[in-house]
Amino acid sequence: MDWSYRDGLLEVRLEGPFDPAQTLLCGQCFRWGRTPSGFAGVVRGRALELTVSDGLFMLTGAPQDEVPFFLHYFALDEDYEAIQRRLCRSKRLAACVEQAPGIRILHQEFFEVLLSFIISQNNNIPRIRGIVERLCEGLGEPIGAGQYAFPTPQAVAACSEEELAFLRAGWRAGYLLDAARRVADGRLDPAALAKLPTAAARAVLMETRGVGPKVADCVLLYGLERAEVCPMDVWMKRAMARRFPRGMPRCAQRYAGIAQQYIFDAERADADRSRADAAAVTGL
DNA sequence: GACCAGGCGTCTT
DNA sequence: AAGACGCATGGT
Repeated sequence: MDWSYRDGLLEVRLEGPFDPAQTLLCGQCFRWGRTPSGFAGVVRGRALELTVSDGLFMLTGAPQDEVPFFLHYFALDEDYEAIQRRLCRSKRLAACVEQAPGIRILHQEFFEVLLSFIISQNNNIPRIRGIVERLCEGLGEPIGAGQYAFPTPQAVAACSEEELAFLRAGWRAGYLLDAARRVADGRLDPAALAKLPTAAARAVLMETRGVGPKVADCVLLYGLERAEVCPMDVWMKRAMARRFPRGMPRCAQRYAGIAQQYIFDAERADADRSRADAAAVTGL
């Protein structure tokens, strides 16, 4: 991989697909947003700005000694053409890839993924983002320019449930507290989970209140690098079963489940389009 | 003002 | 094992 670092700017000559809007606004992460010139987000306590132009990936805010971490975060150290070829062996995933060919699965930090996807349950993306933002502002370390790191497990675990009321997360507050306390005291340890087979890791994750199969799969995929757990596959089946309990109509063949839901969310975030516009995208 | 949102826990059958 | 329901909050 071809990259250079100079004056705080990391430049990478992109190989293979990478679309920052599809990747950062699709709902796999909740702390990235658009700026006039590109995208801004906070990752691992670093305020980052990203622009992609003409196949050149340009990132500011990453210290030089953390370049390998951030290359991996953005999955730029992976052969995505090969990954997509593998995904396309499944017909449904091929449809996902076709609908959102520029998505890369980010390699995010475990605790942030865990709490973010607990927050996500029975919730919508704008509000998820709001709750995550309040969580960071309220309990994360300030990193300058009015921005905050994602809080540590200890910072969350030290709160009472009442003290988390400012999140306005509703009944999820207790779940967040249980999760944070488990991570803080070592009952839930990403290093230990990494050594377990995926099914065993999932079972451990689901011991915490508010972590069911969906949240666990998202944590495995987004926070523990278990690419064989692919919500783009598993959850699509359920979404389709819900939407089409009596079998899929022909028009739904274009409906590529989660990947198109990614598109749906990206479209909404981009252009504030109406539900009807999104329906046109998904064919529903 | 309804309806619903990338679930989950709990209580029924 | 599978279905029904409530859950707190706010976006649309």
